[in-house]
Amino acid sequence: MATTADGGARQDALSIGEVARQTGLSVHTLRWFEREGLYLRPIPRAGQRRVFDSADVAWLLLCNRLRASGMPIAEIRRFAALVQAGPGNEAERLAVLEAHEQEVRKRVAMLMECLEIIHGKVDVYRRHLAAGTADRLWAPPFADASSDAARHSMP
Amino acid sequence: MATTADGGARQDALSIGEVARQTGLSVHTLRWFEREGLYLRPIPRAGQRRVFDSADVAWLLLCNRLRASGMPIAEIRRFAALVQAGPGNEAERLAVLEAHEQEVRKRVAMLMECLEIIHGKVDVYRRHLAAGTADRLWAPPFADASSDAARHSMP
DNA sequence: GCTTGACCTAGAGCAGACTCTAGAACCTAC
DNA sequence: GTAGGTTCTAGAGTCTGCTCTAGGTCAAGC
Repeated sequence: MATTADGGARQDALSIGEVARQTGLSVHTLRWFEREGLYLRPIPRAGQRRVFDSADVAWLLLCNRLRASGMPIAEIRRFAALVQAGPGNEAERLAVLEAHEQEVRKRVAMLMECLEIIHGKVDVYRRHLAAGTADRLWAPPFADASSDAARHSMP
Repeated sequence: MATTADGGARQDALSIGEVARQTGLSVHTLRWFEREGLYLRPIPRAGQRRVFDSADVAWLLLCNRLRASGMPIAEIRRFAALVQAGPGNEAERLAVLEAHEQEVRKRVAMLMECLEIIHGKVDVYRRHLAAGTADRLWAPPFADASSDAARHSMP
């Protein structure tokens, strides 16, 4: 990430627009992140303009993954606050990450269950369409009582 | 689903409270679903009270899976409208389900990618904690310029 | 006859995560 | 020196998906 061997973080000064391009986030969102306390450090200014560096970008890219995997903003803020608090709370940071990992694994498992059910439906529709019996999949809205056995073959 | 061999759907008359219990949805949500047009038929009334049946419950359980897997309410409404429109549009219904299935598969793939990254972080923290070098994972918030090489080992 | 509990409608309120607006400052290029 | 693009702050608005409130009806049990 750093272009120099050591201590050269401030060499890559990035404008908010540049960071937006590199992270896929809008400048609005980047400013909003600051208000929400999601950065790992107070973003410094040149005059009144924010000056980011590549470590900020790296963090934002990780944030994107955390958000995409469903971590609430409040949880990201908690993690960022731990980092800001400095060394000594690494076990807590780990706990946050582990908890999220477990969450995501649960979500994946749940989605797989859903997929099975959804794919089952897809399969039923495909077979009925192929067999030309698709019209028996669900009764029309105001089906009279004698025809509503069809209501029980489900969509 | 049906307790009788054919045409007996109306035998299981369920109150909104009963349906809430069977589906895990709140009565508020069940009424809101109606306003949103998510049912497969107009829910009939006895007086002014809704009378559900087991086919409604089966649909709601499927809805739960669709919602849990991220299908937007608008899409569920679209599907419900197709069913309400009666036989003849089964290919369209299939298309909706197939599109959703693909969406979910994509989401699962994305989550797996995220998982890898998150697990990588977890791993780093675990190893540093075990080695007693966790304090080098991230520089404190106001680290001076000479120490911010640490900023590049990422959280 | 009265209380209790389940139900009704219409509509307001809320949480989360952005997204945009207004009005102004600043920098760069021509 | 002025036009155009980027940035700034503070705050309002939006969208989704519920969730709750207010005020009322209705049936059953004591």
